[in-house]
Amino acid sequence: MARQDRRVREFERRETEILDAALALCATPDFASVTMGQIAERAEVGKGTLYMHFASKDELLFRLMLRFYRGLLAELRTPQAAGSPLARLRAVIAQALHYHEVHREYRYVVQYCDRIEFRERADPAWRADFQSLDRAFGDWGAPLIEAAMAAGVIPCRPVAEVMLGLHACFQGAVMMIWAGADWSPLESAPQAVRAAAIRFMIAGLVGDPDA
Amino acid sequence: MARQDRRVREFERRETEILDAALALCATPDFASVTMGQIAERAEVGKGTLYMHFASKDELLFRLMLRFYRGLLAELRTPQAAGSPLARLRAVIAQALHYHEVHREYRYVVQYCDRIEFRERADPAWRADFQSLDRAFGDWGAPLIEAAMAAGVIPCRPVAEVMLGLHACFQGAVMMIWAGADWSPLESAPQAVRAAAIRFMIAGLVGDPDA
DNA sequence: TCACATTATGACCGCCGGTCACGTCGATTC
DNA sequence: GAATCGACGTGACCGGCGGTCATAATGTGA
Repeated sequence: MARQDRRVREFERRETEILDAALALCATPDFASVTMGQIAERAEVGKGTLYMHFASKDELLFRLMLRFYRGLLAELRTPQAAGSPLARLRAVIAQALHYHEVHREYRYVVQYCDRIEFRERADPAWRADFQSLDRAFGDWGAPLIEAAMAAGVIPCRPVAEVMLGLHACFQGAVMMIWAGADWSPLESAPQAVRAAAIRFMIAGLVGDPDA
Repeated sequence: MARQDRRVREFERRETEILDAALALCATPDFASVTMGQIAERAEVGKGTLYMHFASKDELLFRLMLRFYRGLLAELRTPQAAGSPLARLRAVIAQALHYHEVHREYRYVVQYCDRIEFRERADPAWRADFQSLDRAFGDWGAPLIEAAMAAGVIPCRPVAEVMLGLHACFQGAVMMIWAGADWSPLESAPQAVRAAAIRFMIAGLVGDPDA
């Protein structure tokens, strides 16, 4: 039924509107004090309606986080210009960091959902989402590392070990970029942080871990 | 007055008891649902008493975080066995990561207080505390890097850049260690994560960032 | 036109962080 | 040692939050 489809579409469109409203509100520093009532008001729906779409406030925020990471994954998966393995790695890291800079409005929400305790008390379905996301990033990045190793540009060692180091460094860099210059250990613009982080990651790739 | 001093000491002792009680409660996964009432009950004081010592729940948690980082700083400042600059760096990094493993019970609180938004809405006095802490770590770590550079073990570049990379990598590694094996991208024990992170950081130090 | 199913709604509930008027008790003063 | 004082301890209380549910509204199929 076309009529039925329209209802479904409208339902989904409303969901997007709710997410957009929530994101807009959660982009401010007093993110912690954003209430479901405010989100409902901004999305121009009743508060109860929120709970038709999301079982809880946490689920709403979780969905926002998913939207962010899926967007990143989609962007990373668009075909890249070929080049040397190292150049490709550098480009990819830069692109991913840039994505975080551009979509800065997600920072509070994403950091909120990345908290250990959030993951630990998340229900099984979400944890599966988390894991499949992690896996997707892993499956996508590992070949790049392997290619660089095969080409002899970086020393041979377990890929998992390299990925872990890169991942840690990346996460830390994102925290700094999002934190803003006002408290960061170095008072640096995001671009400077990005550049330094990339250089450190490249060094970490090509350097000798047994030095 | 000795009598006066005793009152002061008892007041401080009570404060420690409150912090201990809060830490014990906040070490569980449902950290988010720990209430001031529960903390008061566990510390065997009235709820109002908490507010004699701490202006808000956030301040209480903030003080816990300070206790954690001051402990780390104190441990790092104890004299180290001398050695090659690189060996010293490696030892120091290992020690700091180890501290995070050992004091795992602080993980929820520390991560909570390290959130961007927490810092942004923190009152000026706390921000000063944050910054002096950052500065202390910086002032303490920079000479180690400079020594390694002077010795020619690692390529010359701005110290700030190296510190930033190390810091990012360190933060990320801590997140992984604290997150536990159940969701971590690699299902690794903390020791494995620590080892991999250290190797990556050493590689990042000695590697050529312009490769 | 009418029964029915689905979605939308906001008054309402339990609970939490934070407040405040009051009680307690040791110190100080004479 | 009685009176006074003031700093500290306390828990009943408040406003506001996340979440629920009985009811209204809306569109669907016969």
